[in-house]
Amino acid sequence: MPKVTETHKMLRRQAILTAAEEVFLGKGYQLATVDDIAVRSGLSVGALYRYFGSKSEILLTLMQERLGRTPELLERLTSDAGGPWEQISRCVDIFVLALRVRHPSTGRLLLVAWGEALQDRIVRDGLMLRFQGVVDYLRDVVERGIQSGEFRAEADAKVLASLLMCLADGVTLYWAANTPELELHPIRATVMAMVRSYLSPQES
Amino acid sequence: MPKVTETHKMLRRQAILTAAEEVFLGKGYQLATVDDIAVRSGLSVGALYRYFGSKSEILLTLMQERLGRTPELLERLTSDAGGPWEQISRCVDIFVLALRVRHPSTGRLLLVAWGEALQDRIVRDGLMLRFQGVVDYLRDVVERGIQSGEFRAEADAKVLASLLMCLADGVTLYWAANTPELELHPIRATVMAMVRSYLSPQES
DNA sequence: TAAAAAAGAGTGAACGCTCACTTTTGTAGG
DNA sequence: CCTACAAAAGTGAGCGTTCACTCTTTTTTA
Repeated sequence: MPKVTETHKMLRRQAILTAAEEVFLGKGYQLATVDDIAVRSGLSVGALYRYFGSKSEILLTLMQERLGRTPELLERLTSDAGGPWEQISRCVDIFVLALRVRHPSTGRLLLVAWGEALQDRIVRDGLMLRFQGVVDYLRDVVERGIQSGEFRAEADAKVLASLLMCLADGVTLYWAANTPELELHPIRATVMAMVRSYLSPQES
Repeated sequence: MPKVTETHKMLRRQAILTAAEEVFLGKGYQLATVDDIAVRSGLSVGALYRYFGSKSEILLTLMQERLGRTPELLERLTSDAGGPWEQISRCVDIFVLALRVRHPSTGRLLLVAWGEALQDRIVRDGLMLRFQGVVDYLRDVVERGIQSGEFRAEADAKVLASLLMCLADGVTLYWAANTPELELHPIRATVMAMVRSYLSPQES
């Protein structure tokens, strides 16, 4: 065993977070015990408390690392898009892909977070921050499209952005809850069709 | 005991449910104690258990009575509408009105229910049932509109219905969580604009 | 270099508390 | 006195958190 370095601590931290995520996704936050997390991460309960001050601090960190990065993720993955149309389309694609393939657990984590939101103000604030981040990004995209004339001028960028965010999380929740008959591909197509018909400039 | 009639029992039951709802809305399900509910309903804990078998049974009943009636409510309130366009429009209006004025607590109750959904299968099933009910209704409305030629034939009734339901619940959750800058009236307008542009038959 | 000491990560039984639920006791009709 | 019910006290399991202690690794010293 080499020297106990800072990296080692980081790895342990990550191991705990991973373990906690698995446990939370399986039983939800309230039913998950600190012991569960400790066992799964191969540590003792006491050791765990050397890395995190409380059970809720673990959930909070998990949210920041797994959910909080959504806005910057969207920005990064759509930075090389050709224009606002492609940006919007990419966002929807990213959303569907993330839910189905890349990070299917994220949806369940969001469900866990929502479950705690009512009782824990800090958790709620975390969700609000994420909401604001994504909405700000989407709004910016739409506004650019309006200014460039590619989107119709009457479109309400701010409201559309909020709507898409609410829609995304609504779908995510039902998807995470294993709703039967909720197929993502048709949903993607229909959402894009609606957005397209709403945002396309039309001479009436 | 002659004086204790069946109606009296019913009233007690309702009193407990009302008390439970208030408590759940205030602290969430997990943090709410049976004692809280008992005190608020003016009964003792023991008395409470004469009416409900468990704490979760209270939540479940509450869900059935407060959330489960959504589909039939929609049907009833839109039965005298002139046509599918008005039906859709009415649904959106009802949704916004219910959230803002009529039953603002329903949104928070939905939040509570979602919070328990991950951990309690029966609660989850209840939410799924509600989802199916509303989706079935909306789908029917859209399909009628398509058949009568008022909606464009290419529209996907089933997916659109699911989308609207997810959107509604997404908005409800964020609204119930007191998201700042979430204004319902612009949302209503934009949703209707999107639906209108998507469903309107267009000769291309 | 080897032994001793220091450092500090890791352990897990125990504590204190909460809370859903049960049992016992009290009381008001008939 | 009996019955139907409610009030209150009780019960015990579960869980987050702590802390005295162990054990491993690193540093110091002779």
